[in-house]
Amino acid sequence: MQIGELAKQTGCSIQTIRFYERKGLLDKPSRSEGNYRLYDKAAADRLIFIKQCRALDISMKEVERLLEQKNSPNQSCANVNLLIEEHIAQVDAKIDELQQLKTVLADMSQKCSNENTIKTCGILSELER
Amino acid sequence: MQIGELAKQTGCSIQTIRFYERKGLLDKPSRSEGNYRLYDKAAADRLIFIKQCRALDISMKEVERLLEQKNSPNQSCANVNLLIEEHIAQVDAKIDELQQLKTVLADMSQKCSNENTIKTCGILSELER
DNA sequence: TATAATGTCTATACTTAGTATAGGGTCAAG
DNA sequence: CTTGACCCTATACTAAGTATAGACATTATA
Repeated sequence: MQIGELAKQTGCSIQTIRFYERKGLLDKPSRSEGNYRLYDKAAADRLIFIKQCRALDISMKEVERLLEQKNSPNQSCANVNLLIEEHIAQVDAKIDELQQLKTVLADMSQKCSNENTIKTCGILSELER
Repeated sequence: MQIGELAKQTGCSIQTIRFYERKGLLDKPSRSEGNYRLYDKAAADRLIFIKQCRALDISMKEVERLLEQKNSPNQSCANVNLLIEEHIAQVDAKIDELQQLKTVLADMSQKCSNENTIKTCGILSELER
């Protein structure tokens, strides 16, 4: 199939597919006489795998590591589990960070009613500390 | 004061200061005979304001809008309040998104014990859907 | 006075994960 | 033979900095 069809099947944009190829996440596909990329089902499966990972916010570098692992089907998958655990920890940390941020922002928001001017704005004066 | 001193006083790196100048957040400072940037207290205050905003993850574009507002001290600060409200909403949305992500990741993590192989890994098979 | 050590300058490249264009080639239908 | 749909490469852009190279300025020391 051509790249447009692959894009349709996977929900990735054509540019993204070419981008993943440049970055080495997708193998260079065979080409037609007219130099069009030609993909098979294996390529589609691989791309879907990548897309799932990205939807979970797993970085391209980590996706690459996962894809490498898949080449050794009889090895232990402990590293895969570890990668996911670490990723969960990262997400947790980010949530904590944002919740703290939210607290500060909410407190600040309290410091000013709409009736003030720029000069007397409670929010701006907080930001000048 | 020179850029190094300003960096020390504000906790911003020298590169970041020059970067903000290029981006128009900081005014172009006067220069010494030897072409060194020379800053006054107003510049330091402005930079601290920027730093506070950035610490709250307010984008540079939004910081620019806030800085512009500060030029009209007698205007209403309703727009400032609005900007902060919208920012809080963004942070909220991001937290929600990450929490959903975490749920999916945690569920997935359950699907595999360390004793499996790549071939039989419950996590990888989830990612292939 | 010479030189070494800092401090600073500009310009450029790099990061992430794509997205968006320009300017061209390929292929099928009418 | 031209139109339209599809595809190609190469390049630039996004955000918010960080990190260099290579040069110039200033200050301290020998």
